[in-house]
Amino acid sequence: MKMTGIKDIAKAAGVSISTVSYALNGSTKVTEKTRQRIVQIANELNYIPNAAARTLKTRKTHIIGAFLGDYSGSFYGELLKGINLELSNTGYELIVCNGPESHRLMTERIVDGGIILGHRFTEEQIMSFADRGHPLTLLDREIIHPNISCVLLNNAMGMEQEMEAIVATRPNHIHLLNGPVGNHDAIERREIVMTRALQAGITVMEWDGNFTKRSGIRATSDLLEDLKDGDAIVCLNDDMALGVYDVLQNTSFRIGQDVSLAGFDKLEITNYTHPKIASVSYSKLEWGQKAAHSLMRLIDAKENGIEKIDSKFIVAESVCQRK
Amino acid sequence: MKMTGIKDIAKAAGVSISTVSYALNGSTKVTEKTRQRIVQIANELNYIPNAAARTLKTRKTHIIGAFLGDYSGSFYGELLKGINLELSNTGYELIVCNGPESHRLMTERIVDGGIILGHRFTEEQIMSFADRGHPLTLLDREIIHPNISCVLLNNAMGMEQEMEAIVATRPNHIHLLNGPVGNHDAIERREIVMTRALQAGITVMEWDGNFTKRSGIRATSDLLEDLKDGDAIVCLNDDMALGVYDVLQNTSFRIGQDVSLAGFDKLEITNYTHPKIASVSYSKLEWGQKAAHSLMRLIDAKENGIEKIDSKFIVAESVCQRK
DNA sequence: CCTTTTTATCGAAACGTTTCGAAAGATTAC
DNA sequence: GTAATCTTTCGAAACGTTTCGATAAAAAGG
Repeated sequence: MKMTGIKDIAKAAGVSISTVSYALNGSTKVTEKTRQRIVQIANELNYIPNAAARTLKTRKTHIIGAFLGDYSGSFYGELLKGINLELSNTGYELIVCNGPESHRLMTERIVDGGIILGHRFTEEQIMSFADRGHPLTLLDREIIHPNISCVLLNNAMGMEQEMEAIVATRPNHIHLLNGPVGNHDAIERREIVMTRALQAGITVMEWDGNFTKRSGIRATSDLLEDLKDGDAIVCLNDDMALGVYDVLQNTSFRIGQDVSLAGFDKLEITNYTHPKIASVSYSKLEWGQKAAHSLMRLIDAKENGIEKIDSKFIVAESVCQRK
Repeated sequence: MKMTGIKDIAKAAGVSISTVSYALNGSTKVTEKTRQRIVQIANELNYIPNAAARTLKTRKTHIIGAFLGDYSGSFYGELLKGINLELSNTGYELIVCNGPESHRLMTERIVDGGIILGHRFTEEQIMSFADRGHPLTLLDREIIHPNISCVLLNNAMGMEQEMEAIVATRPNHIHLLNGPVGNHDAIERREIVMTRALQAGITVMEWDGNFTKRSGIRATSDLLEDLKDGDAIVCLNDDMALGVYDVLQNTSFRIGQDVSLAGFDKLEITNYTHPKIASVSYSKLEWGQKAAHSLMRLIDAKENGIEKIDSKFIVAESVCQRK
């Protein structure tokens, strides 16, 4: 399967390969007439540039990678849509890298830059990527580095509102389902829960979790012994809240009547539960767009920065009526 | 940012670059002692191979691409997990290509092969990929070509069971929400609905749909005028069934009591609706694994084939009790 | 100890582009 | 009409690997 290359075009057009290259890349060095002729011939010969050869010379692939935790839920769909939206007409193409060896795509420079969300890479790995000159946009942690930009969630914004709503119901206790240790978002969200509960004089019982539904289920079966009517369960994300929901379905506790439940992320599925689960929403589309834009700026202009995405509490029946 | 290359290693080790190449690739041509020495030096110098250069010579990237329709729902998570599972330790890495220019990743040979699901590529495009020598595994259509394998869903299996359950309730009419025209799965599923309804002497009213929730909503607002107690609504996938569900929530029709509702795909979210939506389930994990395995066989051994994945009806309360 | 075979290493070409500096050709200036 | 300038085209080197065929060194055979 012999592919037609720049050389074949040169031969067919009776010019040198350098002229072909200039013509195909729209350089002004070549006269318009010959340019058109060459482009024409290239089309006729079904020419497709060899990405590897080009990359070898230019050191650019015009591909950027999204390195996400996993694919759970509808979460990523919007985010990726936002990235693609922002990327259209930039000449850059997005690929999603979630394989076990995805760091290879980074180190071997198959991507020109990366958008990273989730704790799949350690801080050391990220630093070493950046040190090697890879432009990175981080979505859930803050690292200061000339090759790193951050587009973070304003967790405080929505979480303050959520806690206000919870506190207003005067729960006896708050059960807090934590996120993965070290997770930036989890830390920020937890901070709000703790201070607001303290202010209101409500005791908080904390339970381990790691943002998965499974961990929500596990935590719930543990906390069930301590659960009383009039308590509130605050989950630092919705996946865990769904775990709580599932377990409580098989108990006598009625969510929104006996106990309050609130999450974070406002996954679509929380609108299908009975009652709907109160949660904190934010625009994943905007997040993706800002992330892509920020990475482009890093790649093209070497300008880094830190941005924040607004979040907002969405009230729903899973939180009891205020007394 | 000067990267260390094979050349630097050669200099440091006092050998030729060819020896370094052989050593690093574990060739037997080089003696074990020098091999170890070279590997050691490579590590010390933080050597990372240049993928572009290697690809240019070998014409292999060891990357395969998943070209999926979009990212809607939890649908793809399992599928991709299955692919990655099968791919582990093969030296191949998966990337997900959903950008608007993703065909470029194929034509420019950034991927060694592709797994294709959804109607983003036309049959002509797929044929032209295959003709150009790209190994492909198709997940929702059947094309005979030496470079194409198919891993299809056995739609008939689950759909027969679903129709059996629907027919048993003796509905007055069946409202059928169709899939995108030309879609292989939609055609197969519809075929079963029509023949089984005919056998049972039940009239079928067909409504346009394209597998999206939005189209389910649209179809429902249309069919609402014709909907009567005792009817059944059969959707060729779950996304559309969710649209039906949403609309019917705001009407007096009670799903599972006044009208039956059934879907296809058994998305996780159908377990959170009230009532739960009856649907046809199949193992997305297995699908992904078989797809990857089939593509590997195509790449390594140039053996193509056609496989099928079993499907199974999952009964739920959205289907009325049989009279 | 010399010849033959095997093994270990090397040099150079090739993969398909981009791009620099030189050469040739066309245009302008005087 | 010649010199100077500007435009268009070309040749060759480079990017970082792999791999073929040749060479040198070591081992085996007599």
